[in-house]
Amino acid sequence: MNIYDVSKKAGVSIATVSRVLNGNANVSEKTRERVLSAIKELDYTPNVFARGLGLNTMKAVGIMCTDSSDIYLANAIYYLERELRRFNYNAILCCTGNDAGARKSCMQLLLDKRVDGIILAGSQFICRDAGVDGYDYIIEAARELPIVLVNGRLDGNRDGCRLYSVLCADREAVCSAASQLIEAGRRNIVYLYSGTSYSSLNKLDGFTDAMNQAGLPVRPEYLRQCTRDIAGARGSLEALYSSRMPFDAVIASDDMLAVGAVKFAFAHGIRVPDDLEIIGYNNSVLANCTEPELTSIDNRVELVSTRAVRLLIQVLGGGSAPPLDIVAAELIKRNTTKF
Amino acid sequence: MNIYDVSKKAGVSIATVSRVLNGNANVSEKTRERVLSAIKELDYTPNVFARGLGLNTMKAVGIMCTDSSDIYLANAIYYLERELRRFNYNAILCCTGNDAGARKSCMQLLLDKRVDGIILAGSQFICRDAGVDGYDYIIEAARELPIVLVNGRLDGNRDGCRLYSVLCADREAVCSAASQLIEAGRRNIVYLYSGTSYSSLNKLDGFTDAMNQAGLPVRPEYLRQCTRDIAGARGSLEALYSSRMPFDAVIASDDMLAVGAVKFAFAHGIRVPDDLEIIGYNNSVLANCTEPELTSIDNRVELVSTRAVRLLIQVLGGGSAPPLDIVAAELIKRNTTKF
DNA sequence: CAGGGGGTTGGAAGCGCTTACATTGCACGA
DNA sequence: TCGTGCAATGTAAGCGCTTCCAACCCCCTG
Repeated sequence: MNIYDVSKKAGVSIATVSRVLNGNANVSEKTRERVLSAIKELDYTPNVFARGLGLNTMKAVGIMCTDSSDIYLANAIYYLERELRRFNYNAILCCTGNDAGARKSCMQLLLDKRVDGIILAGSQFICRDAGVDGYDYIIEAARELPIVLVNGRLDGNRDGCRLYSVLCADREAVCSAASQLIEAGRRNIVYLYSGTSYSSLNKLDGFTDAMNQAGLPVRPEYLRQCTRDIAGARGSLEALYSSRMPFDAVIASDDMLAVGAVKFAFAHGIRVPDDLEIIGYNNSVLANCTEPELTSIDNRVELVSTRAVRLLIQVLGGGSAPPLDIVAAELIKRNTTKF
Repeated sequence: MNIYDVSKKAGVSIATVSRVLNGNANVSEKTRERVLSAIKELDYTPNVFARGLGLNTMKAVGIMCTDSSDIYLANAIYYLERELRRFNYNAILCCTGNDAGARKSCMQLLLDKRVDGIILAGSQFICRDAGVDGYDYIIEAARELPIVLVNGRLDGNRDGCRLYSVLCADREAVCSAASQLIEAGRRNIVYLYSGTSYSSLNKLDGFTDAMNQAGLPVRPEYLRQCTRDIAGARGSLEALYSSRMPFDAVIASDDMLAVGAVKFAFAHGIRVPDDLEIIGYNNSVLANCTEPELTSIDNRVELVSTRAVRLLIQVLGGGSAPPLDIVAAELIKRNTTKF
């Protein structure tokens, strides 16, 4: 079943069938209809490989992420794929983990597959520990096809690259949240984070901004890095607690860590939010699991993902797009805060 | 940069280069080395489209699921993709939602893309409400390429189909868990579930088995179906509670629902596990979020996913495989049960 | 030394599509 | 009536690979 069968059935040449297939205008309405009905009748679909050979596009984009089972990334992937399919693109998923080598080989795999574009989902790709040439593989790839960073950003002069970012205003969101805590009288606020990714450090900056604006000192003991799980977060707070440093609020870079904070408080009979206010990040399902439920900053994963895809589609269509698109976050108030 | 460049560099014909590329044995060791070094030197990778045209394979498999942001499915996808890539296959993700039409069109999209096989992840594809011809699109597709159902199963005579199932012994797991509750003296056990998927009903059967084995009646009021979220689960229990039907244990078909049960208990000052024992399912991250932490049945998502991929790879390699592969679940005891 | 056979290699025909270029046919104005 | 021009269509040359088949070389046997 190929284009020749269709051309025979419709009584035209394969060139005409191809024109109809590709929406070429130089086909009379009568012929177009004849071809279309032949296609329908034969239930014909063009061979992607042959088509790819000619057009050098497979109508697929790669989605790279560190770990698709992470709640935030799983959501991002869902929205990315949904939006891509709306535009008739398929999503090829690659989970790289945190290994730099794996990232490069995943990227190469996608390039070899001749995907039309690549979306790097999650800020983990842009990370303080990346090293001098840690992003070369991204830059390099961006010379060949458009790349969109979701919640990540690469600065500097990138001539000849098609490199775009769609991200959430994490810094401003954390600054605003911290400011509200300060205004409510909290003075010993802990910032709890798990990685050195772009957004994690960005949030840290936002926290610092708020403290500076209020004229409060940023004490390093209150900037607590831990492993990205409940136990890690809890353990970090336990350590702080044992050292008798008083704290009356926690801002976490992820709901998962905030859950750890709630558990810490529960274990010590610390009342939340009266004695300890807690703010999570991502506004994920975890925020509804704890008692009391988490106040959390919503980083608009659906909106960001959707915009990322739209931007990519626009670029793939030959259009231009702004290299940077920033979406505002939103504080969702629940019961771990009093304001 | 194509096969001609390589052949020129290596001083051989393109046929020989192709033989080396495809591991054909009829190449002398010396020639093979010369070609391989030319390939390395030129950093050549074959064009997937041209290759696909010839071989009719793209080294990619489709993963269909209803919703990749679901915690269980997100995990399954992670493990599936990881294992696929180990075998040099890419994963093309398609989230269909619960719409039957979308499922069919997703399936068609994957077939059109000429994927080598398809994995249907999650039991939602096999569902009581599917209707008479609800699975025809699966059967049909399985005539063209191998399909593996993860946690789903299609019975009946399927000549000419390559249709396989890898699943978890959900029924036995729930039966065993319920039996333990009964043995511990619980008599009014609620089974809380959210859908009519294959595994959900399977679990329900397991619950019934346990009650029957113990000679206890299965009262329909205690089989509670709700929406797949915390509020739905909680609401369902609230309704039961208001109707003054006593219950002293809850088995949920998903941790999410179990969280709702914990919240219900908290709201009414019911002590968990003393007055109410709760068992979740999937042993997801949610099990660690509540206070007390959830006892949960682990359905071995990593093992099941890995086996599903191995099975598919085996079939794709021309081998045969058992149509059904069942993995035992494991009860993970935490603090919402006393035994 | 001729003939045969097996291990290597090259030539060339596809695979199914796109598209530049050639061709056709028709309407229109001169 | 005959160009002229444009819209519609066909022809054929790729795209980069796989693979059948033929050709070759070398060594062994008779």
